[in-house]
Amino acid sequence: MNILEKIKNELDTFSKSERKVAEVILSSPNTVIHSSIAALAKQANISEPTVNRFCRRLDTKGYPDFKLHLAQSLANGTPYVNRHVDENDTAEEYTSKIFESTMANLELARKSLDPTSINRSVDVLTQANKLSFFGLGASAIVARDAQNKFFRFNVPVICFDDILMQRMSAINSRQGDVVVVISHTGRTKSLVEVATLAKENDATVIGITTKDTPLAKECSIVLSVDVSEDTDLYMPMASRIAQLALIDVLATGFTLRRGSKFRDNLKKVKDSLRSSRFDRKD
Amino acid sequence: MNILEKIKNELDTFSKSERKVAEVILSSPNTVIHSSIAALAKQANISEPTVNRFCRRLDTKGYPDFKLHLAQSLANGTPYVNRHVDENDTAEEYTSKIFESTMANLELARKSLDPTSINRSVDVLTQANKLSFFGLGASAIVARDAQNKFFRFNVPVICFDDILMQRMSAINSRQGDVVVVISHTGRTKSLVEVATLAKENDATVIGITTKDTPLAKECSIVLSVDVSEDTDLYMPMASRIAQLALIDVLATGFTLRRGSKFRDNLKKVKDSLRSSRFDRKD
DNA sequence: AGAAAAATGAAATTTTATTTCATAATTATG
DNA sequence: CATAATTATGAAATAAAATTTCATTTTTCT
Repeated sequence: MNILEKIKNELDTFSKSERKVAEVILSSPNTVIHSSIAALAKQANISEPTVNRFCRRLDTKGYPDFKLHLAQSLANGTPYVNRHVDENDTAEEYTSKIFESTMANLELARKSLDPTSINRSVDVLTQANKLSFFGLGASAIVARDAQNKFFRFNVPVICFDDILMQRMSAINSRQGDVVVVISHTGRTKSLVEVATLAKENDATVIGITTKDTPLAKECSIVLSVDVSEDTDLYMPMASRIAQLALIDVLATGFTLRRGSKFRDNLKKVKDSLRSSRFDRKD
Repeated sequence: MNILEKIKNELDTFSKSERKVAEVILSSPNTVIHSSIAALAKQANISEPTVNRFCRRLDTKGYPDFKLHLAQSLANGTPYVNRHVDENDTAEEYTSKIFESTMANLELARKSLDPTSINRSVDVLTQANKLSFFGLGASAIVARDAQNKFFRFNVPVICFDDILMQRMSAINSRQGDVVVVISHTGRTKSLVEVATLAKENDATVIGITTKDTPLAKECSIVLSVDVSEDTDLYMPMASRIAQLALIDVLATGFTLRRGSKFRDNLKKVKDSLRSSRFDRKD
């Protein structure tokens, strides 16, 4: 996490002297990265060891390491993650905040993904007789997007965002079928049931969800996508975008596994759309 | 200027020993920022003063200052956009590449958005009698997502991904209606026609598309979302994610415009979903 | 109020970076 | 192609910066 943010967040857990250092740093971080520990200590009217302890408290190895982190925070321009949208933000401000928090959450999501599980998922997907993608609400669109992608691969793929159709489909699944269940919370009852049904009918169940949730427990493979929840303003935002990026990863893994001839095919699918479009002049 | 770039540029003006240092730095900059001058000197098989001179040559005050610059270069992220997925990539590699290029493209998209147009769009959206979102293919899911969001605001909102329904809907639109047409290419014939029909029937047409396209020309307001095309592997990837982030921006703008009471309402909508979910233990 | 715990800073120590200066390598010149 | 001039380099010395130790002060908890 961005160290400037971290300082802001932990401001009230600091001791009196530590807060003095924090204030100096926050008020002019750009000066600090060019100061020695002695200069900073003097500026904050505290001793050098206190500055050093302050740095360690923030999980850095010491003052020079702390400066490195600080420099990186500053380089990123405006610090990312928990920049919350504010009542009085201009269009430019909230646009930036939303994009930045989306990017930060993608970074989080990437870190939370386990390459081994992705690899296994790609294995299973490439070998499937039939693919099903199920989601509800915001995750329904992720399922649809997956359908749109995998359909191009010329494999049997279905997608439902209707509880009953999902159940029927799950009950009719069999060995060799792959069911991908998408739910950020992992707690949507009907989806958990669908996962259970599919599993009982010998389908391989891949869950795109948060780890350690009821849904995760029902899945053969869990692809956990962590995002920082509190950036969502009462509606799914970063979560569905991270899920879509994961769909891209799975689709890419799929095409890589299938080899280069297969990719020529994809080009054909894309080219087939050409007649529906206006030509480019350039 | 980015110091890593600078090192690359000036590589041939360096002396033999300096080049050794440069190579070590370029090959693993992330290790270097955590190394002492002694460690780096040893790694490059040259003496400490040489490292120091190398730093000064690059207009830094000395080794620690150089590390600061280096840290900042690294923080800006290697300009990832063009990191293409390769045939032999491991799951971890292509996952990182896809996430990184998605992030880079979000950054591009953000820069291409015009705050004024966003503001006008939010204006228009908050005052609309009826909202319609139209898209096809990958953009259809963006339209659905928008519907899912705006529906929570308790405004009349429709969404079609069927050409005929879109046309009928456009023909029936009237003054005070807002039609949002989504197409990355901006060249999908039927969508351009829908935009034209809607405009002819006095609806306000907002286009989420690339600027200077046939679709853009038909719109009252263009929200241009630029992404680097060549990251898409024969299927829409970054483009739809950037569009979704834009939907988040519009939805956020909408809620801000409507004030705080309105946001309590959103919470209610979210809470209404609770009974469909398994409880959290924590 | 008074003991225990935590926070703080002065001084000593250690680590790290820089300067100085002698030597080696390279380049230019007759 | 020798040799002077220039430039590059590293060993050792010095300087600077950071960290540790430990005694003192402040805070917190009975």
